[in-house]
Amino acid sequence: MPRPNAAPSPFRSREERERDREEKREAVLRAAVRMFNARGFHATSLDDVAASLGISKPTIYHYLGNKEQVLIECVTRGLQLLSAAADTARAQPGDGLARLRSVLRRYALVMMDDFGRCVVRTGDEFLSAEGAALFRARKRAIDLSMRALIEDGIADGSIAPLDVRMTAFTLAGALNWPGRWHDPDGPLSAEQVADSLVDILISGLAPRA
Amino acid sequence: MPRPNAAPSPFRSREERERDREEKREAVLRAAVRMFNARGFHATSLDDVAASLGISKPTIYHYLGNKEQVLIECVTRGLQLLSAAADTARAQPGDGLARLRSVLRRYALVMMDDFGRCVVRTGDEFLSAEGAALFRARKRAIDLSMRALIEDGIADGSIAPLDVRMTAFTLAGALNWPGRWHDPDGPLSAEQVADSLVDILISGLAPRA
DNA sequence: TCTCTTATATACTCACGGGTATATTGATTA
DNA sequence: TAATCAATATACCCGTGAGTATATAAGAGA
Repeated sequence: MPRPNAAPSPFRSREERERDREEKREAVLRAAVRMFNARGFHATSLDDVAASLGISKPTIYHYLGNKEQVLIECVTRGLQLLSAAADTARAQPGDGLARLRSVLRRYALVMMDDFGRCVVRTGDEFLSAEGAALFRARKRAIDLSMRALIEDGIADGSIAPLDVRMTAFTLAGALNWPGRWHDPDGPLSAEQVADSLVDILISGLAPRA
Repeated sequence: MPRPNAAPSPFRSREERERDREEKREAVLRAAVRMFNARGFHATSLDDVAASLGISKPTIYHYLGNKEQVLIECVTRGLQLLSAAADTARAQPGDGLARLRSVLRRYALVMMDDFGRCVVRTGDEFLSAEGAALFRARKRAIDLSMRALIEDGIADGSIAPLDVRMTAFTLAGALNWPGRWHDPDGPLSAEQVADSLVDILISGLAPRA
């Protein structure tokens, strides 16, 4: 029986229990991704992750299938954030360059988030064949989305007529890199880094006349 | 007794034996770095490396101390190549931008070589505390060298007055990235990639008037 | 020729960590 | 109230792979 305006109570309804479960699952992923990022996937045991949450390993297996699935969920979340960054800016106003700028900024910000970081730090080597294939496919989709944006810009003249594929690689490299070195507790805020990175990529090193 | 003009003989002199030994050590490193790059450090056992050379694991231990030392030697070789790239171009003619361009090009090429690749693919997580410290110190030296070059260019007006630190990070990211994706057997030659990358970084995405 | 060193192999030890079998407790439902 | 299910723990199994003890064969030097 649903309890529309129920007072807070120690007795949980079905939906509440499902929400609890989801919350715990989420907590496991957050703890895991943090440790994966800090120590590396192979150097992190599920016992470690469990201990950091004050629980035991079988509890993790109660919420997630196995260690690889934990990683895949983390990476997938990161990739979803990246896709979202690429797609939302697609329908925005402005010329191609303006739209690309906005996408790059968001992309860079995601890369300095726990789940985003995880994407760069996870090589295909860590995944099983199927996992790696999925991973590659999703990354490819993001790459294509980026290329389309660059092509738009070239078409409307707001971006120089560059090699699209190489441009996408260049951008990806520069924007992924903060995932490796940026320290959220350091002096540079993620926003500063993102803005600075994007400006440099768009203007280039050579002085403009 | 030295044999100055010795004919080829199955009996090896002391120096020849030392050279042999060095050659074998080198072969182990080459085989190891290839497998590390292909499958990842943790996923590669020394038994695998040994098997790929038709030898057995204790033979590797005869030439190198332990698995981490194998990795450190590989990374060190990569870092030496990168340092060399940065330093040789230092004394070249031309303005700051021209010298930087030449350094970036070499740097990118190293990153598409076995040992260079290994540098990007090896996170600090793989190394012991001491190993990681050494690793970071050497990377820092390269970064500083890069920054100095950028400062030279800004001083002589050949490079726009950018934030030096962020510029160095941007360049590093874009130039390291090929170490992750470039396939030496693919359609794009390392030279093409390097040239293209450097051009894009120097001119930027926005059209020049 | 006898010994010492170098290069190599076989066969082992041992810790770590992924994954599981099973017990327990408390709440849910019939 | 009995039966069931969800959530969690303890205690285990077992494969993998780093690293080693030990044997052997061949060449170098005395």
